[in-house]
Amino acid sequence: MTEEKSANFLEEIVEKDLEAGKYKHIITRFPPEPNGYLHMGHAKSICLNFGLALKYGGKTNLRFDDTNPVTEETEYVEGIKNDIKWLGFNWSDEFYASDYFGKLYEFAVTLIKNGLAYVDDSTSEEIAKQKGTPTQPGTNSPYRDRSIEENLQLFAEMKAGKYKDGEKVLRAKVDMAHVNMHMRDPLMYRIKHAHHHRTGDTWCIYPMYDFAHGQSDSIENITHSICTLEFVPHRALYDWFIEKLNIYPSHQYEFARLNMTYTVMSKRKLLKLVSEKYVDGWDDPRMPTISGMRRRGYTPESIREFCDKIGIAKRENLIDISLLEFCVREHLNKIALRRMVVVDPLKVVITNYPEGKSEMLSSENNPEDHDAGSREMPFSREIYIEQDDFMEVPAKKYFRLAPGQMVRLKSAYIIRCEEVIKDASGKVITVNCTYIPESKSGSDVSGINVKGVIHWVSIAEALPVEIRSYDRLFNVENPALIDDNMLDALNPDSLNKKIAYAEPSLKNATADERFQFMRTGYFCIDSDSTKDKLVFNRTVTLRDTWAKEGKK
RNA sequence: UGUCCUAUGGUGUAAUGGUAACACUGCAGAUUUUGAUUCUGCCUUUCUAGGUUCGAAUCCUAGUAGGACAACCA
Repeated sequence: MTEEKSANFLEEIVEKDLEAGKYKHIITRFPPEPNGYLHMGHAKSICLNFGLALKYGGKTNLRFDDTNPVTEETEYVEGIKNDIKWLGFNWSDEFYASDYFGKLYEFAVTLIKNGLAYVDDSTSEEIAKQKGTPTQPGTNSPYRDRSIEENLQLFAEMKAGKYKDGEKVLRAKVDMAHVNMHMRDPLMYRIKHAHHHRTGDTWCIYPMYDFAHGQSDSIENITHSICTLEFVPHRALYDWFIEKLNIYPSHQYEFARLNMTYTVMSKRKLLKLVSEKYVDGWDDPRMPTISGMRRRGYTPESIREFCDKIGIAKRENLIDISLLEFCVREHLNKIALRRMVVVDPLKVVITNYPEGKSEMLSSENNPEDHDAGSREMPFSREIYIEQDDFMEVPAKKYFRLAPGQMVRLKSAYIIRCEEVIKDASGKVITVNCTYIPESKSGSDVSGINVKGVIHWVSIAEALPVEIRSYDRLFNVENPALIDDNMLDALNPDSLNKKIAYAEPSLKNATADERFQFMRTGYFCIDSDSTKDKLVFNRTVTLRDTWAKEGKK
């Protein structure tokens, strides 16, 4: 049953390493910085890193890259852990780069002792100037040739808090003329008198990414350290530190990050949307964050399937959001309970159905899953149908309700439109119909075949609920291209709230259930929901080929 | 006018020197008590030029195009 899927380039590397006996088992890691919530790009990385360990036998560590106390918070740590678990993955060990601050300090001292690092008094502007440009070599800092003893003392003083923020830094002594800018005496430590979410005020010097990440990988014996393409130029430095320190040789590999149409996938931009209140928090259902998608009703299965389908490669990509929608529909179609909810109501009176009478009709919960059983819903003389399901002057190929035409009410009777009642402005307010008693679902002996089947809800028992429909956050395919003014491309109609009329069984809906409001879309209970006011999020619409017909 | 990375249908991804394929999208049709689902079919692909080879999407060279790199961010 399991069809052979060809390996991506990272799987090939792992397979080769394993075959060559380079490792007995692999160790990967997922290294988020706790300065924001996880998004779909992280989901891709999580599926990759955990997936590799699962597939080839090994383990994956969760390691928070918490080397910048100014932006990092415990709230994010908890959010990130929650998201990973929800996606369905379990980490082997939970580590923090801050666990290694002591070790890292020793590494730095070692490099100083070997003449490979020095304390620099230059300002950040001066250092930037010294760096040169990609096409021009840099120049040496005037402090580059301090003695080892002096460097040792100054670095100890930095640690001891003798200097103010920015007054001094520790730099690696590599090569200011190196063609790779990252090798031009990169910063290893900077002074920040800031409170760290885990180490508190123990430290006032903090290692830079380049002097923390690779060393952390090495300490944990990570065999395959996988990151995104923008870190390719860092690899030389990654290897340089490991070599000079003579520590466990972890190796870095890079793959292309995920981009999706009509959204942004950068923590910085997502943070801007949140902090400037263009969305309602990190878990706003319009956000491509894991928490947002969870709130919107996406399932972990569908996200994992998506990550599997998009593949892993090294070229820039822009994934069509419709692939994600396909994945979630595919899963929800199998598990969602079918319910009838009228969003834009039009009153229908069934004139030959006795006043005051009502009957319970049975309807299956999921035609894809007969074990899901059925539920009952009331039928009576006055019902709501969808405004779209009636046309006074029917369009071509329209097979719903129209004067003189018949439709089937799903799981109920066939009705025929007899009379259209309008208000003073000419707007249709009620449609009078007759029903065919012999056409009852399950015991239809009418012999009538109608093409149209529509959903409905009995007015007397209808449950008013709020439904929130979401559209794309941005109006342009790739908002990242208009970096400086991405807000101009925000879709003003990305959120639509409405009161709809639901069949009464929905009263008992729970947060973990998934629903298909028949002919409308997939929905789930939103966290804003209360006992008195149910709120549903539209996860995704159903495919609608009739709507496309209309656009032609 | 540097170094590095990348280049296969509209979008992704495969083919690992031997007939370019799979998925999504789009289009058409069948079935359908959801215009859903399911099923069938169709459209559309190797950046360019040389070279190696019996044979190149694949290897080599050059070009072109796109991306990354000059934060005391990660």
